[in-house]
Amino acid sequence: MPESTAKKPSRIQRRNRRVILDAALEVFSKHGYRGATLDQIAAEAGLSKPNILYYFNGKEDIHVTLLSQLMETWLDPLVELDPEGDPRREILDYVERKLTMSRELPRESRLFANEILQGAPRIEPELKRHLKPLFDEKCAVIAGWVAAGKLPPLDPQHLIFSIWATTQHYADFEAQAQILLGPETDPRPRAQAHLQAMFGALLDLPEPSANG
Amino acid sequence: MPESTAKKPSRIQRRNRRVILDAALEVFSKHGYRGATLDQIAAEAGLSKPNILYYFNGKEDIHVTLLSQLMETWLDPLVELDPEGDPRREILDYVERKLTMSRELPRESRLFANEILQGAPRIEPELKRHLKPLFDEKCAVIAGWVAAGKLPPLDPQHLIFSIWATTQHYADFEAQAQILLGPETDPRPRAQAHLQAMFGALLDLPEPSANG
DNA sequence: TTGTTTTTTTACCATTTGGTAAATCCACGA
DNA sequence: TCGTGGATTTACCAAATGGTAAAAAAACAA
Repeated sequence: MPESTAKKPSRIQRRNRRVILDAALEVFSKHGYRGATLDQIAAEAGLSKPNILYYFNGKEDIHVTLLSQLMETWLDPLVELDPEGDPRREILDYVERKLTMSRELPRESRLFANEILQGAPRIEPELKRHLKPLFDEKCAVIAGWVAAGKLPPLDPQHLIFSIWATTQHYADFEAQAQILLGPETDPRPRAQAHLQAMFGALLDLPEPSANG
Repeated sequence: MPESTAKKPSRIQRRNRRVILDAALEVFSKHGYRGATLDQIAAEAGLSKPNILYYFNGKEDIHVTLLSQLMETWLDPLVELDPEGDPRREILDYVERKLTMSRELPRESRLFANEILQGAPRIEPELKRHLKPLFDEKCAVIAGWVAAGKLPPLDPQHLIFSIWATTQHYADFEAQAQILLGPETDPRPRAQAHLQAMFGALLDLPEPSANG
């Protein structure tokens, strides 16, 4: 058993674990945790079910491993938000990074959305350990910008929620957008313009008025 | 069988169908379609499983019935958007109605979110039949307001997406918000202030400048 | 009350699903 | 080339799950 005793994983082990996790991402993001079956994952991975259970301790192990490994990637755009940068530029760039991520990693977005929707039963510890501190840190940065008068008064926590909601929406609710806009084209270019305008308007400092 | 032949439903039938649908809403919204079981729904409803299948043709029948019946309620806030009203007021009121709905009907929000996340396999016809025409109609209304100079240039479709995303976020991602903000208090009062500020800024007509 | 229809329960069933045991296969170093 | 341990397959299993048949019970009309 390659999992329990922590030895050096062989080349085959690394390859197969990667193949399995990729297949699992495909299946879990499409059907949710309980809707996904080991047989589907096995078929997607091109391996037999017992062979999959040779590399992971069970369905839940695969799911948790997947979520944990993706957490870093998922949080990366927020990590990059630079306290030293120009506030307006930093936040608008963050919006753009998140939108790009919803285009390039839609499966990951849906995987997280599924998990949160069910009450985050399996990822909650991970969220408390990684997301929460980062969230608090960056909220403090934004609050600092507001206090310094570099941004108009706004609510950092709900600003970030709004950014998450509006950008991930295009991955998580893609089926709806396709019904409403047609399946032909990616709505994100226009979404990008809209979101830049919207958050741009929110972040605009009012022109210093002449009368004080 | 009360379903196939369309006669007058008895009092018992109306009551039990209502009880079952309420139980199903609870279970489906918590676990998703495939994660929910008839046994759970039966237990929640206080009925036996065969008894439930006496009132509905199967699991899918319950799910589809539920989604169809909720569609009207769900679209109601958008229906109320009045082409004759003040544009800015109408849209900001719409935001408020949607946020209120995410507080009062979070199960419904999660039910829809679950369904859309899975690709809307069972509700797609309903969406094309009811949501799409309403969406197009109200987009045209907003586009008209823009054309008439009553609103700054903006993208009606993506404006509506942003409203949906930001308001439903507080129901669909409640688990995450609780981890980040603490489970004590409802974040929606502050969300309301934030969203009014954000959409308000977007909808603001620039002051007619003196030199133009 | 009695006969009839509606509602509910009891006892099942077939399939799916997560998981296991053990045999077999295979890569690879000595 | 041969042995050994890691990798894979075959053949299962027990539990869960959606669903059904038919008997029993309740409701109701006459």
